[in-house]
Amino acid sequence: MANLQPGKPLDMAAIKVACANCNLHNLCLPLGIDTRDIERLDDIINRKRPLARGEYLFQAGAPFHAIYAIRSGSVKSFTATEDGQEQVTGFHLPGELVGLDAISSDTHNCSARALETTSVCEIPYPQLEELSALMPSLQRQLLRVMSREILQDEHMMMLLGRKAADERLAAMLMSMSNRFKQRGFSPREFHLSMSRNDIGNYLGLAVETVSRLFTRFQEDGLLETERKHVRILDLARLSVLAGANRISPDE
Amino acid sequence: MANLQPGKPLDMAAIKVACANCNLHNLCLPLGIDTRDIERLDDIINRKRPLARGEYLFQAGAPFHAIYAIRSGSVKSFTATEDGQEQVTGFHLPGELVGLDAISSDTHNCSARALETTSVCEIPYPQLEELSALMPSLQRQLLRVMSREILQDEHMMMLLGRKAADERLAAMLMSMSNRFKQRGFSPREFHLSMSRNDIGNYLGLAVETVSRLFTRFQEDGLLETERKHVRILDLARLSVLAGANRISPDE
DNA sequence: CGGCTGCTTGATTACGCTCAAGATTAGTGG
DNA sequence: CCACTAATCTTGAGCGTAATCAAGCAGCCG
Repeated sequence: MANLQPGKPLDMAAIKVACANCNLHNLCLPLGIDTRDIERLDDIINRKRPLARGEYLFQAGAPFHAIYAIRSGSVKSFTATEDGQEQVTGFHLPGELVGLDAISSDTHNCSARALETTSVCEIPYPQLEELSALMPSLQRQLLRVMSREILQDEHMMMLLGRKAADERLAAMLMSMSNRFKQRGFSPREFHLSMSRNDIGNYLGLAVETVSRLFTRFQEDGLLETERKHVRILDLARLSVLAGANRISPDE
Repeated sequence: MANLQPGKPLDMAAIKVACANCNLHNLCLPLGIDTRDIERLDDIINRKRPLARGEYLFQAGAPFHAIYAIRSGSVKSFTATEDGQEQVTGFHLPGELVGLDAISSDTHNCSARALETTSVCEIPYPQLEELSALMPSLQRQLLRVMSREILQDEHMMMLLGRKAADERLAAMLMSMSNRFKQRGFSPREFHLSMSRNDIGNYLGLAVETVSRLFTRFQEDGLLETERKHVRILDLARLSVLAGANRISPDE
C-alpha cells in the first residue's frame, strides 16, 4: 500500500519501493523467498519511469534481455500473425510477469503495450538466471511461475477450442474478477482497461459479438456496464456460465 | 540409433541407453550440457518399462513428482472440462517433455496417455530441481524448454482464435511434418498415431469436419491418406495454407 | 461371423462473422 | 470552453462456415 497512495502526486522516490515493501510481493517473483534473499533480487531490478498509455514495453523482434513485472497499471501482449494482423495473447495485471516466452529464442516474439499509465520492474534476465542458480528458492519460484503460465495457456486453449462466445466472455470476466480480488480490489466492480476490440481479439471473437454479448449480459441481469466500468450483479451465474454449460441450461 | 533397432526383440538392457548415447539428446533436456554433467543427469533418470497403447503416463489429480521425456512412441495430454468431456492439449513426440504444467500446483492438471507403444524417461522433479541448482547449464535448458512451451501454446491460441478449419488442420500437419523431420524422419510421409477424434478435439473442430477436410485436401492434391498414414504431396501449398491466407487465395 | 469402434458422407441448422450504418465518446485545436 | 474530427462502440440485416443430427461404411476384435 505504501507505494500507491492515490492522493499523493507521483513521486519517483516512492516508485523505488523495494521488493520487500511492495504489496505485490506475494504474487510476484519474491513469493516464498526470505527477507535477506529478497534484497539480492532487489539489487538487480530496475524500476523504470512509468509508461504512458500506448507506449511499448518491448516490441516483437527486439533482442531479449529482461523480463518485466507489472507494478501498477496494465499491459497487453500480442503477436503479429503471418498476414500482419495482430493477435492479443494476454492481459497482464500488477504482480504478473511479462516476456517469459522470449527466453527460449533470445528474441521477443510478442510485443507488449501499456493499456493505461503503467509502471514496471525490469528484471535483467542474465542476472536473474545467475541469481537463481545461487538461490534455490528463486529458481523454484521462477519455474513455478513459468509452469503456471503454461497451465493458464492450456486453459485458454480449452476456452478457444470448446467454448461458445458467451462462455468465453464470461470466463474472461471471471478471470479478471478473480485477479482483481487477489489484488485486494472488488471482484464485482472494476475497470477494464482494454478496448472491446482487444477483448474480441483475445477471445477469438468479432468486436460486434463482444458488444452484443455485453448488451445481452446486461439484459439478463448478469452485470451492468458503463463503458469500461463493469459491475457484476450475479457473480454465481456468471461463474457457472464461464464454467461450461451448453447442455445444462441455467434457469 | 543404438537403442531402437527394428529387427531386435525388445531388450531391457537396450532400453537403458544413457542420455549421452541417446539419439534424442539434442532435442531433449541434455541439449547444451557437457558430457560429464550429462552423466549426473543420467543418474537421476529412471527408464520405465514401455507403455502399451492406451496406458496412462499419469492422470489428472495425481500428485506431481516427476516430468517425463518421451523416448519412443507418442503421447497425448488432455484435461477434463468442468462438464466432464475431454480436451486434448497436446501430442508429444520423442524428445519432448510432458508434465511441465504440474510444477506450479504440485498436482497433475492433465492426464497423459500413450497413443501407441511408448517408452519414456521419468525425471523425478525434486532431484531435477536440486541438480539444476548445481548445474547452470541444466537450469538454463530447463527454463528454455519451458519458455518454448509457452511460445508454442501462444501459437496454438492464435490458431484456435483466428484460423479457419482448413488452416488449423494444415497447421497441425505442418507441425507434425516439421517435428518428424527434426527427428530424422520423412517430413512428407508419416503415421499419425492419434485418432481423428483426438485431432478434432485438439483443433477445436468436430470429427466430421476433420474427416471432410482430409477428403478435401486429398481432392485438392495436397496429400494422400490411407487411414492413419499420411503422404504430403504439396508441402509448399500446405505450408501456405497453414500460414494464414483467408485474404490471398492460392490459385 | 457379428458386434464394436472409428471413419466418412449427407442434410440441416445455428452461431457468430461480415458488411453497413448510426451513436457515443475522446481527443484536438481554435 | 466549445466545436470538430477521429476513434470506439453499438445495433441491425444477411450470409457462410462449421456443428449437429443421422446413416452408412470399413477395419478390428473376440
